[in-house]
Amino acid sequence: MHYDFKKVEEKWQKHWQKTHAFRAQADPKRKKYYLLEMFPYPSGKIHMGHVRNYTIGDVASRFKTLEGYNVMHPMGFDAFGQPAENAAIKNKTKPGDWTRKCIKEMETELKKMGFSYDWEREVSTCQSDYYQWNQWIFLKMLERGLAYRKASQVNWCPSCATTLANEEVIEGGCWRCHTKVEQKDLEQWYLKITEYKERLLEDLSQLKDWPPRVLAMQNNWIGKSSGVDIYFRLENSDKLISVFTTRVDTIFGATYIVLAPEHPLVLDLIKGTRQEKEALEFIKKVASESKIVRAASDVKKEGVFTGSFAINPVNNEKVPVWIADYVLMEYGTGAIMAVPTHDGRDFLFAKEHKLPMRIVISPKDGSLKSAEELTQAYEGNGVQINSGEFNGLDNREAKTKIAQWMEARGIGKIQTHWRLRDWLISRQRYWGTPIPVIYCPACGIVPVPCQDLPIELPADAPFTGEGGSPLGKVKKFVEVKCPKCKANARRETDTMATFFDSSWYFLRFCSPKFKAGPFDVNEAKYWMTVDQYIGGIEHAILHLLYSRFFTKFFQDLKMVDFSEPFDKLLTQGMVLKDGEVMSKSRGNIVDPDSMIKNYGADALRLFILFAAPPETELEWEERGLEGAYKFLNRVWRIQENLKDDADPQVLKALHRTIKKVGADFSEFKFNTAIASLMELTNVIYQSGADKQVFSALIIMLSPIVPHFAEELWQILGHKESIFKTGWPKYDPQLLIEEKVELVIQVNGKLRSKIEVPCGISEDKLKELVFKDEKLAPWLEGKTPKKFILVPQKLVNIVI
RNA sequence: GGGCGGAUGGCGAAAUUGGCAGACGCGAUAGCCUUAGGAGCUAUUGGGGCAACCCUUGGAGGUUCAAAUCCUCUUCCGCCCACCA
Repeated sequence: MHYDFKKVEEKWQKHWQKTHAFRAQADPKRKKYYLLEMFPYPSGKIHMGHVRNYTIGDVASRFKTLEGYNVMHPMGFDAFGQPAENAAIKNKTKPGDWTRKCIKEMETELKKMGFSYDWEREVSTCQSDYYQWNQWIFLKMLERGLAYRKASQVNWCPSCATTLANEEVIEGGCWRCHTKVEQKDLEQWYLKITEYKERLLEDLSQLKDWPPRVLAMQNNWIGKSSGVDIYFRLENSDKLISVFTTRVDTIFGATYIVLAPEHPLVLDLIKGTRQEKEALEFIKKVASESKIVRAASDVKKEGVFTGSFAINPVNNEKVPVWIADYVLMEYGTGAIMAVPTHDGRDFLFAKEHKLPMRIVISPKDGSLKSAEELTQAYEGNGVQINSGEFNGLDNREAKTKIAQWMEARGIGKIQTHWRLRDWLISRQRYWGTPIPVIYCPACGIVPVPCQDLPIELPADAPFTGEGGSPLGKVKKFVEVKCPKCKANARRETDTMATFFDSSWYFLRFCSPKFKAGPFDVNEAKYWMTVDQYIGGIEHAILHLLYSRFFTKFFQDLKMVDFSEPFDKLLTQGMVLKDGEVMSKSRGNIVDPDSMIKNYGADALRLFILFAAPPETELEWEERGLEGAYKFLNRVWRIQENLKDDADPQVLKALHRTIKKVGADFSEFKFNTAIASLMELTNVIYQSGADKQVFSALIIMLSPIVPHFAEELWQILGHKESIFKTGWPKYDPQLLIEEKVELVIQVNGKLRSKIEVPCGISEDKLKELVFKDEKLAPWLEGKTPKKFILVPQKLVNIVI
């Protein structure tokens, strides 16, 4: 006899929808719980990664509901982006139509999984009632100088025909299509995220419930690095070259300096020198190379001498000035002092070009004899040598002393450099939020007045796939009057990067229909912050950093009174098949929909939670899914054989399980919670159970297998949804054991076990232990040296 | 090169945070039931040994009465960042 999962699941999905079972309403009298999973891009089909992410969230959400919280659990769609445009070109549809169709399909699939979303709060970022607030936020940022336009070298994906943010360049390729990224000079819109760098870094310490891994990645990305800017004066000139170093302790070993090929001084330096031609050729060559090729670490370090010299300010030594490809203009000052003896890159370069070296840090063991014998740079710590008045100091101590000494003499400045760059947000694409700006020949860049929002995306743009953004070809979109002087003007045709859309959607969910602003401040006050956020590790840098940035911006606008949006973060592991990530290109996709058809959504949910802890990778195993299905049938059969009473052993087991499962659920340890529930089921299967024990079992199962639990709950005679009952309470009295089994070790090895009353005194226990026959052969003729007792657990006799 | 994680049976994994290693499940083996089994039930299942026992958490040391867990060294794997000065 099998339970009819198809009928049961459909029945309860309809019931939940009809009764608005998951509608969330702010209620100041109740404690809220905001549970959020990262909303998906609507590709049309859900994949196992979605199933896993959203199942974890759903169990947490339903568990919190059972615990009595006022839970908000919303869902929406991150609906702008390139795939819609590609589909439009390919299938001769409109991106909007394609996206809306995909959203419909995806909603259906999510509903089939039985997720407890408040669908009345659904948002789609491609709808103007959402994206007009992107425009509003942009204008606020523009007003505060946080959005600006700048011409610079940008990452350009030739395949997508658009610019990319640094964060969107993965291993030198476009994050979407993996095409090799090129460099291009363009005028683009940026957000000044660097204005928030200190806060973004400092506030990481508030995030105690984030995975350390994510914190480390964010920390790395912001990349604060402290050191000293040192001023080298050019020989026969007043011009200064500023170099940045984190190893000022090695300054006396600086035997040459190196400029990035793009450094503004370079052209002056080489002008009229013998090396001019060679240098110009080199600069040209580097410029044509992408950053990516340049960054490949095994590439030989190339460079040319400028013909000029500079003066090392600490010892007035004359050092040659070089240009090399391994120095980057974007970082620090675009110039370095080279210390070949104590920096690996400088070492390689110096060897290649036969440049001088001098050891200035001597390791404690004195193993460094002479620079000539070095086969690699020594980057460790040691004692200062050849360093003037600093000789003999530990280099770490010298670092501070030299820095202060240089500052005092005006030859250097203690300085901090950051890795974080401003965020390039404009895209030469159609399917995104139009940037609300107008270019007027007379007034220049004119922001669209707030009352003119939204700037709607025209639905009838021509999709040919050629010649850049189709927006530029829509006359009635482009040709506008200047809001200031009413002259003929041109509308911005770039759209926003989609990461803009997702940087504040968690706030919109608090009041998704709000018309007077991006969100209702009062609703946000009640619901925010997000108590638990769940999503993939792939968003550890981009999305999470941007969301943190936006939140701080809203804090500055006094629209929220907190600085971090997400209290707890859980990054779920990937779903693998045969040890590899499931992907279309590998052809190893398992379609959730067919699994639902064969085993039901409940079995799928159960399996995916049981197979591994949420954070780790999960190996897909259809046999395991079958096992989950068998387990549900086993529980179903118990219901057909309920007794009038349960014996004390079963009751004890039940209360132990209630305690364990409650604790496990709170910590997202679903795999062990399920193991405990299976153990309890085994006990019940052996000894039988009454209605009460069985009820408790299915309440505990309900967050995991909600349809199954609702159905059994109804069969037991209840009229209300199982989620209206509370989480069962355990009776501490029942957890107290009278007797306990003690492990007896001799010299740390297990030799016997005895059962003793719980409150037994140590003397009594000793007596019992030494009477134990099993121990006799081990203790014979030996005198116990020590008797170690771990109460309720074990005894270890040392002989 | 830097950072962060990992490594436990044939497989996915547990281990109250230093106290019985392998819970729970998958798979396997044997038996029962069945017209049948991709159903159900019972038993066994880390390795060696007839047994008493011995061995076993990637490897080598160490601390401890006691180590999967702590320390040192080492090998391999994964992820992130990366000519970042």
